[in-house]
Amino acid sequence: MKIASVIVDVPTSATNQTYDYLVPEKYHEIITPGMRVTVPFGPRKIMGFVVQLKSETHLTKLKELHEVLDITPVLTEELLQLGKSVATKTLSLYITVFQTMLPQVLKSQYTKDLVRETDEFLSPELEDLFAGRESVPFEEFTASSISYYHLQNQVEAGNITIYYHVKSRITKKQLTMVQLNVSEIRAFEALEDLSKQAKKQKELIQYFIENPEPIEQAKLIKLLGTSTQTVKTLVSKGIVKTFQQEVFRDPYKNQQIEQTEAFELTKEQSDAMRPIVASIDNKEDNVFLLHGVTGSGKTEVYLQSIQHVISKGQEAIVLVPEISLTPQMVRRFKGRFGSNVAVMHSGLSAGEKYDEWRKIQQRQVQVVVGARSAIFAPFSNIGIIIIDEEHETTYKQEDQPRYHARDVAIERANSHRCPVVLGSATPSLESFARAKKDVYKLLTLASRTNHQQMPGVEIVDMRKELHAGNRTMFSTSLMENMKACMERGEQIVLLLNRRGYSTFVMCRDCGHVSECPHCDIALTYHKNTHRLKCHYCSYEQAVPEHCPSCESDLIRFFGTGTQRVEESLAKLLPEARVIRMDVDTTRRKGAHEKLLKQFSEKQADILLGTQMIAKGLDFKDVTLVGVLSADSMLHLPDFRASERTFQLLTQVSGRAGRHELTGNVIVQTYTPEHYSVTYAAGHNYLDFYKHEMAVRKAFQYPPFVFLVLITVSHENHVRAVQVTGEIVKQLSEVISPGTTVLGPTPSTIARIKDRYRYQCMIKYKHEPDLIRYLEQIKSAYADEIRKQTLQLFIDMQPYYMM
DNA sequence: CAATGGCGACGA
DNA sequence: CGTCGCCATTGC
Repeated sequence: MKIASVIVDVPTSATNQTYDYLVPEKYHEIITPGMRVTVPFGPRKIMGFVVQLKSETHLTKLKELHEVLDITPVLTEELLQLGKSVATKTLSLYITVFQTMLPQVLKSQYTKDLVRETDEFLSPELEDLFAGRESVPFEEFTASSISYYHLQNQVEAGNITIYYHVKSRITKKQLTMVQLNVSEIRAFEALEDLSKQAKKQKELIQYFIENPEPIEQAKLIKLLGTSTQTVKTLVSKGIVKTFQQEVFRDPYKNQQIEQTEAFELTKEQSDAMRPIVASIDNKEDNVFLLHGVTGSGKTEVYLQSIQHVISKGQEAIVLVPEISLTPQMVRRFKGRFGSNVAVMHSGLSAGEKYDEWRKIQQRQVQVVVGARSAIFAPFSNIGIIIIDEEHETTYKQEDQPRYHARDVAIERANSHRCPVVLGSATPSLESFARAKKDVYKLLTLASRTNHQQMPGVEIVDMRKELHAGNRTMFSTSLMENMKACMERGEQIVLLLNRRGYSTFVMCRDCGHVSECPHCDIALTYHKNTHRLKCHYCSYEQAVPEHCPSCESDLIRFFGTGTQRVEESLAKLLPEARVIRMDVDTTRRKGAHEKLLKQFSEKQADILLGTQMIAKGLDFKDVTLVGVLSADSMLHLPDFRASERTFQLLTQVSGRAGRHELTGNVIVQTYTPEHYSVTYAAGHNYLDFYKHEMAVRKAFQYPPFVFLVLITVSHENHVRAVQVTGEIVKQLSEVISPGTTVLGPTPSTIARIKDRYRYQCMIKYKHEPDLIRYLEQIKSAYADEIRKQTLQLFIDMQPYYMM
């Protein structure tokens, strides 16, 4: 007896377990853990993942699984294990984790049909619905006004049955290929037999006599200047044949990428690389923190370490923050390893993602470069995992499963016995603290490869500007520098740190701010539609002409969006050509690359954007970087605000003068004395680290403690507080003395979509059974959660406290 | 998640 | 009683 344990595609805690099914005889030989199957589940048919095969079960009666969907498993044994562990550690469901490990197209779609089983007259309504057909898509029934009860009667009578289908959305790209269907001699004969007018057909046969190998139909037609009709005619005569061939979409095929050779490493670089290579060779799962200033050549260390891994026949995973943002990064990897690289990021279409994933699955590549989810690449012999810009918060997924790519990387490295390299110019405090404690091995690149000086950073106190009567968002110094820069024909990058700010609407008379009626948050103003929108629910309204509270018509738009900066630039510096990059201008696919390309080709003087322009951009003529409001995120209710400000400022100042020209950075701020601003200006990571660590210690924040954030949301305000209180109480009873449980506290946004939100924060150093306690809490409220009245979000090591 | 079966309500 | 909506339960 062969039995498959299956995790079914029903994302609820009640079904977060394996279900056993008998494997039909015909699948005995091929079925393997990690394959997708369809199984009967209650009255319907759904998809599931085989996690285990066994020969015994405690159950007396088993159903047979219906169908095996894959020929090769989509999840390796290691990934199945990993998925289990990620689900446990993040308090997520197994099925949710398995789904995030795979490209979206492998996710199933469910459809059902009504099938007629009798020729007898059903009922006027149903006859109408079938309209002479044998089967009808279920949606047509739903759309009709026929009652469910009525259908049920017919189903019970056996006149109609419901068929369930499970479809995966796979769309393999197919190409039509043409090939000779007869021997060469027969082809010559055919050439003779054809009438004189059939010139095109003759040419085609002639072509195949000279080139017997199959050719893409579209190419052939173009080559011979003929049409599909000619091919079709010859197919019908049996002389040639066509067939479909699967191709991989290559999102980078239109780009010419120059191949590069390994550079000679500096002494510092080879010193950093030596222990990495040793780890690879000795199969040690060390974690290295590569702390290298911007321009110190971290990437070359990555590339050569990967080269070493490849030469040993092993595979490499490289994570970058969000690579559609850094085409330069992709180019560097493709330039070195060519078609041996798969690229995975959110900018690709679903089909493209699937193709890249298959290149990995089928071992057509040894390297994957990708955003967060690429950490789940289905390699089986990983030799190195690299996480570039390791401090980036995008490595933590913000919805279920709330995993951190760094933790997953370390776990995978452990199974594959290979090193992890975390690279950054501004390591996260967590990582640097671990390096200091020798949990991670610290590698340092302190000097730039081109021996360029770090750019000079000027801090401008915007309060003084205001007192001096400058009411624009550009300080005198920034304005003068921009003008000078443009006169020299050099380029400027302007960064607007928009997080924490938004364009809201306020009445100048009474100070009334328009808020969302369903959420406790100000509405944001959208210029293109001239409407106010809520970023949390889909609510929107027109901009009021009069203040809703005092009837005044002095309504003003606050905040500094990129659009406003652009407008103001147009007034103050009309000769400047500006490229604006923000969510609005980069929504379209490929828009990023296009704008960046325009800027690098010097079609503009100024690149203006949000933090998305801070990363990895490398333009040789940029000599001035301006940060318009350095401290706008310092005031966020988030203990990492200083760290983020420091990281952003350091990164953006690294953008200036990376090549021959020396660079200049101007940072505008209302808090020039703040340590994250001054240390960033002095390119001084170590002192920032010391200062910030002292702050974290004083307030008991990571890396001195671990955090868990529990958010409770309920339609009823009182119940939300009550439940949060109960949770705090329950936890306080079981946790160890060193742990603190805080709450109930209203969430930063105390109401979203008419649901009240309260939170509880746990700070702990050592709490081995915490996951178990949290599971208990979840199950204690399972009933209420199922009814949707209560929602519980548990975030281990949260990055956003909202 | 989605099908179901039990239960109560409603109208003739 | 036939018909319908609601909701808790269940799935191998």
